[in-house]
Amino acid sequence: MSVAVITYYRRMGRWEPNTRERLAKAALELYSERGYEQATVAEIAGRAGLTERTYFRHYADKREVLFDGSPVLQKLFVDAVEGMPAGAAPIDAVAAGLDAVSAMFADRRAFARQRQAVIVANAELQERELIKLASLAAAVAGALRSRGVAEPAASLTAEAGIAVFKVGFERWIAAGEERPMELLMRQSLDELKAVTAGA
Amino acid sequence: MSVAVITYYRRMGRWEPNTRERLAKAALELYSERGYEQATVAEIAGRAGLTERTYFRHYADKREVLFDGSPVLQKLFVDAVEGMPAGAAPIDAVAAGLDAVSAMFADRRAFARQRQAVIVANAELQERELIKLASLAAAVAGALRSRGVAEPAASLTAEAGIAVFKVGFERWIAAGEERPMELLMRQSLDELKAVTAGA
DNA sequence: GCACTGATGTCAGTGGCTGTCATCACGTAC
DNA sequence: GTACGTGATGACAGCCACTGACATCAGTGC
Repeated sequence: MSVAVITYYRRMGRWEPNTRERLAKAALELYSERGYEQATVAEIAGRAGLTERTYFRHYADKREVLFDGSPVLQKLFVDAVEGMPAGAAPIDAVAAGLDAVSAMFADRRAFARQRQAVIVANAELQERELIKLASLAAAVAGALRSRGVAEPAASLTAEAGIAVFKVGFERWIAAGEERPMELLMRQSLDELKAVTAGA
Repeated sequence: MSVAVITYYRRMGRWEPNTRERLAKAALELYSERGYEQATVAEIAGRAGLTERTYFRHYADKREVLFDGSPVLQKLFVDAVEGMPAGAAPIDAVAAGLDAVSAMFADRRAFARQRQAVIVANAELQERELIKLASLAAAVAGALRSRGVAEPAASLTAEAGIAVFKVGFERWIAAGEERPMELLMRQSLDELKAVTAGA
């Protein structure tokens, strides 16, 4: 079974193509089937037709294979923030970022649910997810500063945006939920505005 | 040197007392002197007059030794939230939590700076810090729900409070900063309210 | 042909972390 | 005061994540 997978690919060069993607697929499968801790890197590599050493040439550690999409997500968010007209309020620039990432996730809810189920089941993976979100917050804060927003307003607006993303994402992948991410993000942002509207 | 340390303690029972504290002190020293990655658990244990195996009986892993105060911080925050009068707004209950933890940190700025310098220098330690803050946010959200706050308002208010804490804490330990944490937390919270006050 | 490139394999080694059993000062019962 | 139970620790073997160093070899450019 583990070797059969590679027969689905047609050899085009010296090695099977799409090495990273094969590793990512094998890892998500194994983590889903047996749990993150019970899977070894050697097994993941074997299922992808590779060796453990080659796995570590493509991913920094056992967790990173689940976070390949993180840079793409970050670029989407930051570009949207930077693309807003100069006069727009910081919170509206962040809202544009949330819209942009919502569009990307639109047709990937099933994948997101499977991946999130793996992450929620393991503390190490949650840690990695949190530092990716922190990196995203830092990048968004940087984008806001480049728009002329001062500190600490830039960091606070960015952190608030990530908080909305976390809560909105959680609602989006909840069992039975079918409404689009964009709607849930907007609702969450409005809710945040409501609870922080102090007397 | 590593053995001399234990001579500072007077033997009161079969073993040297304050085992956990000795380990925490040795770890912070070694992490500060040589960096987190360059220190081994065996060295930490040796400096505390113990063996590696005993270290792992007191702390779950190499990182956890820096986060012993986390449960105390969480309890302080949650108790303050739950102690607010029933009619108080959620955001004001969170503000009370921020005040409570600020009081705890008041006379520990030097220690906090040393510890934070170690954490900022290493990604693994940042991950651990982030999951402690996520745990804190979850606990605060639970406290708010027990006050009758519905979801997603409870989670959003809690996340907003943690965002304020992160930004306020960073400002509090900045080089040259001498103003009290309580003031910086209040300023940060006011700033968050300002940036989220959408049209 | 031939040297060069670059992705992969192989192997040895470090260190975080765990399970298991032995040790032994202390308290308690009798 | 002797015997027994308790609990923190030490000693040891072992797994696995991760790394450095070197070998391999199909493709590429000349």
